[in-house]
Amino acid sequence: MVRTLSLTAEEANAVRTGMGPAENAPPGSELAKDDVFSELRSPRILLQGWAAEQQVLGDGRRQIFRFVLPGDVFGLQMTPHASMANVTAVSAVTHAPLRLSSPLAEEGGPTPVFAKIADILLAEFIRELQNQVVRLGQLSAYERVAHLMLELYFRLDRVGLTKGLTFEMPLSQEILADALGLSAVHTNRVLQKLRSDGLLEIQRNTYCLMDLRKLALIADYGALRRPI
Amino acid sequence: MVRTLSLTAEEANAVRTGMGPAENAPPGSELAKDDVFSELRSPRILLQGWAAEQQVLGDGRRQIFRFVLPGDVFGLQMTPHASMANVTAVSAVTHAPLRLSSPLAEEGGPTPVFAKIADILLAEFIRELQNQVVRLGQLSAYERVAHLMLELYFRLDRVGLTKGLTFEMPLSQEILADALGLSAVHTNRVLQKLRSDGLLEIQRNTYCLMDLRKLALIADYGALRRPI
DNA sequence: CGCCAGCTTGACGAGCTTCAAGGGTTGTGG
DNA sequence: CCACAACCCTTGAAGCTCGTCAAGCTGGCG
Repeated sequence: MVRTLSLTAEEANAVRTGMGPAENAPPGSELAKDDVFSELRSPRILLQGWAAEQQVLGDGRRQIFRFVLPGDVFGLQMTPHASMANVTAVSAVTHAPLRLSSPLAEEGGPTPVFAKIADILLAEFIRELQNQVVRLGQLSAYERVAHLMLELYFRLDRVGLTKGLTFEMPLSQEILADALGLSAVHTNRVLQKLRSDGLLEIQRNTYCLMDLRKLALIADYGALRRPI
Repeated sequence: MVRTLSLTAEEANAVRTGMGPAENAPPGSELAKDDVFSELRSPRILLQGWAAEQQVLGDGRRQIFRFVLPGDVFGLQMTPHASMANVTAVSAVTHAPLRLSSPLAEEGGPTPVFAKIADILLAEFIRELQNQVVRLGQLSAYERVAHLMLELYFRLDRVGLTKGLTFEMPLSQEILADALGLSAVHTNRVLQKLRSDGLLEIQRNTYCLMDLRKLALIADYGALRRPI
């Protein structure tokens, strides 16, 4: 039974040995694509910076499925024909290919330790997609922003990228809006409201969640919260 | 490389031999749950009727992630702690447990054929979740309904549950609304509009898509369409 | 210094929700 | 066989949330 998403020492080592050479990429560059003609690439791990899994519609509208944070794996679920989805850097990033099947067992499929890692990552990925569906389908703009802030906070906290209630978020409000299914203007107004309600402080790219309990209450985050 | 979601004869046979005894359940019954205290159950295959993967919020709001149609597997992605999500029958259903790892290789993990089936199902599942995110995040109510109708049509068509452009959909408008992130009243108005635009005909639970091309254009369905 | 991207604010309108009431259909009990 | 209840669909009216357009502002950078 998978109790937590953290890896054992053995698993962490497996990830380390499976990592290929790191690459840098500027904001806006496409890190992975997923359409009929692209070749199947190895999954990759994001080492620095933020990226976004997104889909662009025919008329230019963009929906971000999920933000990829440092330590996250992306491209794991890419399947031919899946959609016009892609993964794009939203800040300067460093990423590396990640072999999740053992080089020793090429034909025999993944070894148990790699299979378990892939399962853990996939479960996490699905959970985040489901959270996104609930946010977009049921929550008001105010609730939505609170909910996303909490998710980002806890995900960053798990990999040591918070300081107290504070974290760095290199996203413009326009990008935030594309993840939230809101206009940039309204996203801004909601952020103002959260600030005037004493729940959020923002300075440049530094966000501070002033009251996790109140935010979780607003966003009904309890039902979705992973174990801490 | 996975080119299509249809199974080979060998794979279809594997599914058949892995199926346990079928059970019936009335509308509204919970077929699978996914929370901290539930034991890990085997995935199941839906043989008849419709079900919905959903999550209920603290205040009673409900979001449906995805409809489970005959032939679909559910409970595959259920993970402890995942959320308060569950799978609920929306009509009378028949379902059966489905063993996706070979009984011959208990400790060795799944055999290749079972692993491939699980991969195919998982990829399909993720694609549908992503479609749902785009629908809820970017599409207007009118576009959203058109988009969902197309998805349901093509999924049903793949398992032989359409007659021409017509299919049976045992969903109340309220349930439809919970999948679309709309109120039941507005869902009704949008359906009226699609009818008066000559794109949809409804008689009881029988839906007929009068113009797939126009509907696909309205919903920007091309970018998401699976190969036919 | 001036430019550019991103943030902020106001005014207005469209899209959607809510409340409310009426009507059709199915199943149930007198 | 009819009356009634339960459920679902339908429609109107009113109001709120959010989007759009537009303008001004701010800070970083050449």
